[in-house]
Amino acid sequence: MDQELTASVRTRFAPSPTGMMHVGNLRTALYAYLLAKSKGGSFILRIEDTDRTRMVDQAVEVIYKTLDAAGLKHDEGPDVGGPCGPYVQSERQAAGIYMKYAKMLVEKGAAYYCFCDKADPLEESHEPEEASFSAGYNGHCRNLPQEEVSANLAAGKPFVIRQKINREGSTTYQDAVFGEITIKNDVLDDQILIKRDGFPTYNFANVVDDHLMGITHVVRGAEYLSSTPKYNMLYEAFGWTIPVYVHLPLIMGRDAEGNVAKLSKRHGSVSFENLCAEGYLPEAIVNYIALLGWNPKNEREIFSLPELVEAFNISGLNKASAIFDYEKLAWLNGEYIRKMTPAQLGVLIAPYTHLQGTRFEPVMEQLAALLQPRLSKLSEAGEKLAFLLQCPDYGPDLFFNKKNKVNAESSREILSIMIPRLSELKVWNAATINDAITACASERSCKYLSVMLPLLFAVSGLKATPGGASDLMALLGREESLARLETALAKLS
RNA sequence: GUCUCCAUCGUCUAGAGGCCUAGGACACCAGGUUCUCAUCCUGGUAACAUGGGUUCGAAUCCCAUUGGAGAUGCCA
Repeated sequence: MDQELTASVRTRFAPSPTGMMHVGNLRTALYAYLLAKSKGGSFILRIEDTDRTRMVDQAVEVIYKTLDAAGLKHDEGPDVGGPCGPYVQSERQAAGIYMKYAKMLVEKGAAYYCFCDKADPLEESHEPEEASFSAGYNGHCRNLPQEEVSANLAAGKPFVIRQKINREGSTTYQDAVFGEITIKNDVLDDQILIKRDGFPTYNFANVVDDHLMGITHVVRGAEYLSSTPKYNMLYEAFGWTIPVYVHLPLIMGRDAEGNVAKLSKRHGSVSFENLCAEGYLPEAIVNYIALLGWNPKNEREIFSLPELVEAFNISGLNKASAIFDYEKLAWLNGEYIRKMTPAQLGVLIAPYTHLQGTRFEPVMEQLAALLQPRLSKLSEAGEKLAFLLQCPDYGPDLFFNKKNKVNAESSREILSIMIPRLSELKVWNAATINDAITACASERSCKYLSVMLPLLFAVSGLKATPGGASDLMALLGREESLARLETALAKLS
């Protein structure tokens, strides 16, 4: 029971290659990783491709890429090898591993061959063969005479292998997060271990592989809480040690109507790749999901992966499910963006700016510096910088700011004064431009903003911009800036 | 339907009987700094689902109710 005494912790992440990586799955991987690493143990990757109908091309690559981007380096797995291979269940199936153990179970009387057809009316029947069958399969083949089984097998009749559940009493187990869980055995059904196609089900492959791979802590979603007794019966039938269970609270999403449900597509981007494509940084995503269901027992919120490893503890795991909050993710992402250097940010925003190949590409770092405090995700860089290439269309009403007494009339006046002055500047940079603005304001005994705002509006065509008038004019250059000021003056006259 | 689990601000959470007139963060609101906007700084609004117990004392323990989620697949 005392995990501290466990010689070497081994956890695994066992995804199915069915497409993109859901953040819920990624969080499971993260916690499995953190648990192992915080104890100096091993983190194993196992591919669970036993459902051939759900296989998606390239999905295994997606898994590798995602784990890599998230920084969750596995110690053993299909691509890096290890002592417990193969790490792909279809390969293990081909090696006959699951069938071997299933037959062992049949011999022990803990499983049986079932010849019922998928659509067999007997299976559909609500009249169970045994009175105690309250759920699932009706038990038709549960006690088939040995001769009949042999005859069917000899005749090559298709079969599945089912677990023979002892329906008496109840099963109690200890979960590291949820504590003691007790389930009445009569609600457990004779689940299928080996499918008609010879592949194992998750329920069986998991137990066999977790044991064979020496997994000490099974980290998985809370949806397995009620089926865990079935796994324990398997472990017991084999005489294997039951691992420590670490069931995780589910991650929920809120849809447009405000209903809470398991996080899914309709709640927005929920795959790691989509989130990244939208401009959330992998480090921020990892940091955010780490806090969804776990807390460090203090008020700290920003953690790098190594810091998470350092701080992680099972006791910080929560029981209640959590709702994925894009706003908080965005805030955290902004924090990460602000921590970078402008040069680093420049590289990251470049693809989003539509400025590559333009005269602005060489000043990407400057642009990044301006954007840095204004970005919550990289994808926002595009819209925020669009005005550089083309000044948005606007009307005279853009020139209005009550507090600083800016209106169309005052703006026309300011522009007509400032255009000649600016065009006479010997040196065109933010400092000289700013000096010109300051000088004008002091001459007129008016506020700096009364002069600056009309210029800002004229040069950007926007009410809110990622920089002040002098910054933007410096970026746009003398020619373009003056042209925009002239255009504005014309519109106001 | 049956079974299991869960339940503190709108959201993520702290809280393991007195430290709680319940703390932090996001969001929101107000003020300040600022070359607009943003960043940054200050402050504010906002929660123990309900009802019973147990106890000198309960957000914390027990029971019930209600609400939510999950399971009930030859999916994982």
